[in-house]
Amino acid sequence: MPAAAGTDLTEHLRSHGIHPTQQRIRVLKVLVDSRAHLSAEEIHGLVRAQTPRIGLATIYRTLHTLKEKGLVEEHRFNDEFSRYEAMPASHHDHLICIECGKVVEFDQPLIEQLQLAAAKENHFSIVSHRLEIYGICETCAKLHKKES
Amino acid sequence: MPAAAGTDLTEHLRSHGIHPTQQRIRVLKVLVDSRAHLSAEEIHGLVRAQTPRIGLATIYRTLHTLKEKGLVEEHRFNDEFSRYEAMPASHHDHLICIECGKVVEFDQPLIEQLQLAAAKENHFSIVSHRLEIYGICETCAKLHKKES
DNA sequence: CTATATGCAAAGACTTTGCAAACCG
DNA sequence: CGGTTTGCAAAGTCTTTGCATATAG
Repeated sequence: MPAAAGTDLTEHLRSHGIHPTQQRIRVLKVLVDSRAHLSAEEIHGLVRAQTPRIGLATIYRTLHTLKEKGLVEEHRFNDEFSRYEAMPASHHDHLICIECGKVVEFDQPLIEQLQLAAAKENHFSIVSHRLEIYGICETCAKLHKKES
Repeated sequence: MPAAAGTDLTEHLRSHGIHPTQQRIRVLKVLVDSRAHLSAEEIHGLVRAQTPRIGLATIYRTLHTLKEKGLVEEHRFNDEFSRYEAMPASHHDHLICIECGKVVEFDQPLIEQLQLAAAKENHFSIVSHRLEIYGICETCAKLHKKES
């Protein structure tokens, strides 16, 4: 078994009260390594490269566990199916290109403060939040220009 | 047929290039009247009160059309199914109670400005955005206190 | 009469569950 | 052993489609 890469993840899982099985380590590793927002199918594909017999159900179950324990975040950009990312150390928001699907993360501490204010005004105590901006990225914008 | 209420909606639909059928008027009316974020099923239930034979598929098809023409907005709060609301005149964001599901709308013009800045930094041109804050509303918070 | 809209049932896409076998301690 | 985890297949949920009928202009 691949020990080197999995060791820290093993601890990571254990410290969150998750029994660190090989499958879970692999799923988490894929997410951490890619640093991307992957769909269950994509994760399945990547993990299957190492463990051809792993089932999609296990991926979903694992993601559910990881999400529950706060190791992974689930997103539903636009109307799409769910995408997952390894939980970032600090919260960040997302810029999503509606043409090519690219996701860029950004951080705007001031926005967070304003959110707090808005919540207070409405007597809500914030648990989490999500800010997604949909737009056209530079690359796609350039393509448009060429076309016209 | 109920004319009074539907007349303005008829125009509304027509002006957006949508053939104003009775079913569409009813769906839109339900959304406009409720001013809420309803699921397809809920809308179906409400419209069926007037037209028992209407199918869920029609609701979905109608919502798809209305959304496409910008009369209705689709949301996917949390991991739930889609919810729809009649397109508000001005954009607003949402506070969602994770306990009781209540949705409160709010508006923070400053946040929008900061979003613009973030997008600019990353060379995105904004098309739309979504800000959702998940938390606990006052009512639910009080219930918690009582329990403990 | 042609085109669009609708109901119904069937299909689809994504996700969850039931269960027996495999694993781990 | 005794509790977890897994694969597989089946079931579930929400949503979309196909098709024949109904409706509208």
